[in-house]
Amino acid sequence: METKFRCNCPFTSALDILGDKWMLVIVKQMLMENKQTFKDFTESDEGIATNILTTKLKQLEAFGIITKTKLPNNNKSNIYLLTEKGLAMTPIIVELGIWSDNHLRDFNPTIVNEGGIELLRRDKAEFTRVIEQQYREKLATTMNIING
Amino acid sequence: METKFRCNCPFTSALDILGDKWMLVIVKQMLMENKQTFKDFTESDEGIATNILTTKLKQLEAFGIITKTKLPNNNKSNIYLLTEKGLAMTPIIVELGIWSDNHLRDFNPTIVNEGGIELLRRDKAEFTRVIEQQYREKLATTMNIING
DNA sequence: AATTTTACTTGCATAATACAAGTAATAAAA
DNA sequence: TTTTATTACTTGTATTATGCAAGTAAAATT
Repeated sequence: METKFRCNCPFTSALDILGDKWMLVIVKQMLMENKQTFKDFTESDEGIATNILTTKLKQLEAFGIITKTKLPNNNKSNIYLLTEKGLAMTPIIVELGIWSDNHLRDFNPTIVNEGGIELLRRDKAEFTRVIEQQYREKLATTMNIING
Repeated sequence: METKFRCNCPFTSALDILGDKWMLVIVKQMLMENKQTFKDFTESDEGIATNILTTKLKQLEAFGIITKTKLPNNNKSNIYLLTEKGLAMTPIIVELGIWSDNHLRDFNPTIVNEGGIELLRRDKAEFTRVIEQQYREKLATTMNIING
């Protein structure tokens, strides 16, 4: 899989990978909504098409952002997990949420006022820490199941 | 201009506007490379197509992220400037750069090691402050010219 | 053994992006 | 004043990304 970068700028290079409709959304779903399986993703509020999900999961794996594995005694469902590289996107997603909270309610009045928004507003660093810690805890649980 | 949001999630809503190939790149070009005119943008390293640039500038203006004005005694060139809402994207772009610096060099070995990268690595908050201050100073200069 | 579930694949349609040439208004030069 | 150059697009067409809906194969469940 060959990615063409537009130039040598680090900011643009991130967007050459992440600047599409679904890459960061999928990472957010894994990080904050604990989606782990193909079925989980297809049942998200955002409603991604299955052919697109297939493609994006492959790309995320190819970039080392997620891993794909299976539970013992279950050869059907794939389990998708964030790598350290994927977890390192937490600050990007957090900043997108802050910007949206402050600047997008005019355009999308349905944006919620719950789900940790108060902590996000009060202490962005703590919000980031909590999100990552919660994900790591669930990751550890899943890894224990995978490894027996 | 009608934007369809996928759901009520703040993180996803930001990406409903910014999650494409060019929106954040254009903001980055204004913020960090002082691009202000249509011509400036077409001459950037990223090489955007002029029909796309037209469309994206209109969208950014419609969302209140940039403004479009002209210099006195110059009815030809448009001057595009970031609004507060646009400047508020600085942390998003900064986080993209940090992620890229730490995690994308494998995939894009051409990513530079200059242009403030040392400060970005050492002190992200200071880097953000400096970038915003530099933009505000140039903005003030341009506004003085516009207003006589 | 039959049925259900999960993870895709496929064919086709729509939307976003890109290329290259052209146009109109404005500024600059002759 | 006329001609030329510059700037900001527009247009026609092609390619790529995304989406819809139906279908398929493997694995699990009944």
